[in-house]
Amino acid sequence: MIQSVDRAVRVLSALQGSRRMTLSELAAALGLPASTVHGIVKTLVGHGMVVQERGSSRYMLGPRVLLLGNVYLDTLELRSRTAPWAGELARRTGYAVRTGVLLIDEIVIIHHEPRPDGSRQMPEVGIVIPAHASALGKAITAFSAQAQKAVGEAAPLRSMTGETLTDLAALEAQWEEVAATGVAAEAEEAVLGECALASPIFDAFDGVVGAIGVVIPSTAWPVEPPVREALRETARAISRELGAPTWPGPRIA
Amino acid sequence: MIQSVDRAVRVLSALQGSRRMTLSELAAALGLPASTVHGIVKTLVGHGMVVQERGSSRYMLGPRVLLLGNVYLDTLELRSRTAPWAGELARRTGYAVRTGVLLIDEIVIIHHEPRPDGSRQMPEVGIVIPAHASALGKAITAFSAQAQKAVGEAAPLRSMTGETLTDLAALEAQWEEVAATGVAAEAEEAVLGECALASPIFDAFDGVVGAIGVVIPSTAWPVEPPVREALRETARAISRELGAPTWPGPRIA
DNA sequence: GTCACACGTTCGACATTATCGAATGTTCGT
DNA sequence: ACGAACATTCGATAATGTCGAACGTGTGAC
Repeated sequence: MIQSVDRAVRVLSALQGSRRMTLSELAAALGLPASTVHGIVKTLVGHGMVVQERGSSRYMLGPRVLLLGNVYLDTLELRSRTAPWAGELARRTGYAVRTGVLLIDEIVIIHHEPRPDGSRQMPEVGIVIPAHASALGKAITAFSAQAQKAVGEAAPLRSMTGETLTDLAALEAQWEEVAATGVAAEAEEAVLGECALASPIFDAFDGVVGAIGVVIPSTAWPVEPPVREALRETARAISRELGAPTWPGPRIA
Repeated sequence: MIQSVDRAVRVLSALQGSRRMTLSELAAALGLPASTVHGIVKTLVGHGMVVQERGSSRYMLGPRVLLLGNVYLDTLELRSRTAPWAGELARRTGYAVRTGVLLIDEIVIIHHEPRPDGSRQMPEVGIVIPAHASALGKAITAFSAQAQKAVGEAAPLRSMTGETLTDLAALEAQWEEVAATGVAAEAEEAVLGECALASPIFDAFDGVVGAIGVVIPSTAWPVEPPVREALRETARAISRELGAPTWPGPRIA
């Protein structure tokens, strides 16, 4: 692992957390001398990955990261294959549908199909949720030892609401259940008033690549079996389209 | 400028162009030994900035760049301030409205307000257009010497359609005109069938920070004066909200 | 209005660190 | 089963990034 590149990514991560930072704040956050950080930041600025805010001499992320993010979405076969199915699922169930992938120990939303009731909803593509506090996260983690390790190492599990599972053993028990049924659940563990159901998606190379799920208001929870069935069917159909021989697929390293 | 960080960004840029690349392709693209590139790529992979495609051993951008892009949009005051005005402008004119910022010598779209006719339209946030072939680009470049330099250095100007201006002198003449009127135009110079009008946005620190514009079908071109007036008014109003003392603002370094 | 502080920035010597070529392992196609 | 192309690992070299100190600049206090 190359030191300076690693540090550069750390700079971006710091800016991702605390939107706008001075050079000294960045240096303190990384535990490095200001001059060292300056060299890195200056390089990133040169490429538009970071910009210094006009006037205030604070640094923030630059337009180039937006561009990269957009290209990522375009490149992702999972997303293009999933989109039509997500629309169909939203129509059939009446709930919003999300598709996500794993990033270390968090879930990144790569597609969001709004509730079909026509109300104005925030676009949620690009947001992250801890893997241990979301149905999408549980669905993926249950089938990936690597993800389980990452979640375990991130302990103690951060509590988001009073309902968040913070006990690793309890979480591991849920993984077992998810691995058996192919459906993961979450009730107000990430956001109050919001529950969710999710199922893993597999590809031709025999492993989870993501998960798809529905977002359900607490008032409609627990949900009727047909929704659960529709979700399973959708995840299975997408996996088949991606070339997965079985569903659910095997648990991988 | 730190060499290895610079190279890391170049790797990301290469992947941005040719979506999926093998290590050798990357090495060839950067003109470096494979082992050198490997170290960089491995570091990026460790942070989820890059992922190796399952099976094929090709590399592509990772979920982390999406996350960063999303945070960038959230951080941007220009975007949040502009959004309501963009909606208003779209309603008044009946055309789609775009807001963009400059990235070296290209325009990155940071907000897209669809045509109010209710038709399904592609979300265009995150796409890029060469600054010399777009109204947004001309609007910004006319007021920034740095941008003009970048465009000049990128010459020869890439032709997108038969109408694209590829002569730098002709472009410079347009900049003069835009600087005087505060409105830039473009007729099928980027995409056939599409014309555009755009005006620069200034902030409290006396310089362009972005531009807002309307997208107009060729069939409605040239457009009636009221649209032009509405656009100027909108750009002026946003600039005032951002603290700009005058509109148009001064041309900056 | 002046002072003083804090911050970003530049510079140069040092040694840590990235780099590169060769060797190894792995995967693919024949 | 073989060969070739590719990704990956390893280790010696010196080029490179790193760090502390000095400089410049802008900001807030008195």
